[in-house]
Amino acid sequence: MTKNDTTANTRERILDEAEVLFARKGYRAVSIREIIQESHCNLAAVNYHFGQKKNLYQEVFRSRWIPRAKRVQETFKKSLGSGSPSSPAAIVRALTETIIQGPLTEEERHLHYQLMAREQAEPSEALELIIREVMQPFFSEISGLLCQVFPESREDDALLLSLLSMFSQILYFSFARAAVTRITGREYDRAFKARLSDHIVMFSLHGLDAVKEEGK
Amino acid sequence: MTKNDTTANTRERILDEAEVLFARKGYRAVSIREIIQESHCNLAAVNYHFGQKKNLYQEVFRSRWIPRAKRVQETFKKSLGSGSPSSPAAIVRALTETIIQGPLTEEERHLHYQLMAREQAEPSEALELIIREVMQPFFSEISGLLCQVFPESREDDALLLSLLSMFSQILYFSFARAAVTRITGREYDRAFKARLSDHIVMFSLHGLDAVKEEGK
DNA sequence: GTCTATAGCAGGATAGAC
DNA sequence: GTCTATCCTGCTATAGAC
Repeated sequence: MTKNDTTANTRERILDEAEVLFARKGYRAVSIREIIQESHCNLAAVNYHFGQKKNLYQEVFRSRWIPRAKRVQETFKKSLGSGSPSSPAAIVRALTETIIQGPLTEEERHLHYQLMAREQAEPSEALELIIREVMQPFFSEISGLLCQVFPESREDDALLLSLLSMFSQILYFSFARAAVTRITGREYDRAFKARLSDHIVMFSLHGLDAVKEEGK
Repeated sequence: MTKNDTTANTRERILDEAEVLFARKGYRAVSIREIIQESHCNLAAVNYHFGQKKNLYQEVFRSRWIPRAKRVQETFKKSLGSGSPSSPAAIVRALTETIIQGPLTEEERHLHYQLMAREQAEPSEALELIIREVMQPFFSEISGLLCQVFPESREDDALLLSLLSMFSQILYFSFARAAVTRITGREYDRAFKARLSDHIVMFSLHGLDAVKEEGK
């Protein structure tokens, strides 16, 4: 990342660096001065392109975060294939692996879910955007896939909560790295990330069985 | 909460209001001026009692957060009883219900986990304290309990990850209320909280089976 | 479209009276 | 221990030259 190419125009450099900083430190903790220092431009350039700080933040979601999320979703769809209804195991594995390994680089993924976790913990106008454009379409798509296999599921309620449970794990293992590392004693190297992915898949797959049984 | 008693001394009022505000908006977003307004005292009083803002924040954890967490843990131990080894179901249910309903009021709990989620997403010196004083003792205690029932569990690795998975759900459903509400269409009323509690117990209990099977 | 310069304000922290 | 008054830094945002 940090493509400080003098070739890329100022506006794009600002967006790139702003996203990194907002993810790392949160909206309030990042000053415009910090952003311009990283993107090697002038203070006034930010206001010229984005008017005010808040708009820059929202533009990060519009032009960087959302397209990236859609790329992940596309990868998920492709990895399932368009054939016959997939098994829950296949769906859960594809979902987890797409998100945890998927098309994103390690830095992109970390940045992506840090931003998302921040928005959910302390919503701004961006959360509405995220939910409308990304979460709701994705969740209802996966619900649809699982309903083909779990027609028993009492209400969509149970399925939705299970999806949120899966999602919470993925989010947590991404944004709470410091705590996870201290607790488990393991660094986020390749081996541990693979271990995590397997764990989330197994845990969630069994968790989903609860939905099946509940649909009595 | 917000015990603005003029009886309580200034120091305590400052801590109470600071905790609420830090939980709601995060460290950087809260100004000392905001805190003194809520705790009805003077700007200089904060510096008199805590020296600087950072110390106030840490003191919130030392004198408010940690004791509360320990109260929750005590409740958990008592609810299990000191008899023979409990079943995983009993442990998981006791854990979830203690945390989600437990000895805390609704406001306390929300505040508690908001603060915790913030610390994990963006660690300060307080995270070390939290982990050392609260998370590690608690996790190893529960691991101990579960090991009596799951002696098969390959390595403690799997058990620890499962505990983190449970924990991530509890944390998520607490700090991401806005998103959960928008996605599920349900408010956090009594009924939904009971539903959530049941869901987390069921999902996690089945998830734990993964550990059993893995210990092949 | 990018720069320099600066207005204008909010925040953390301190001095010193009571 | 709590107050008023004040300092000073660092921030957002704008004006205006190039």
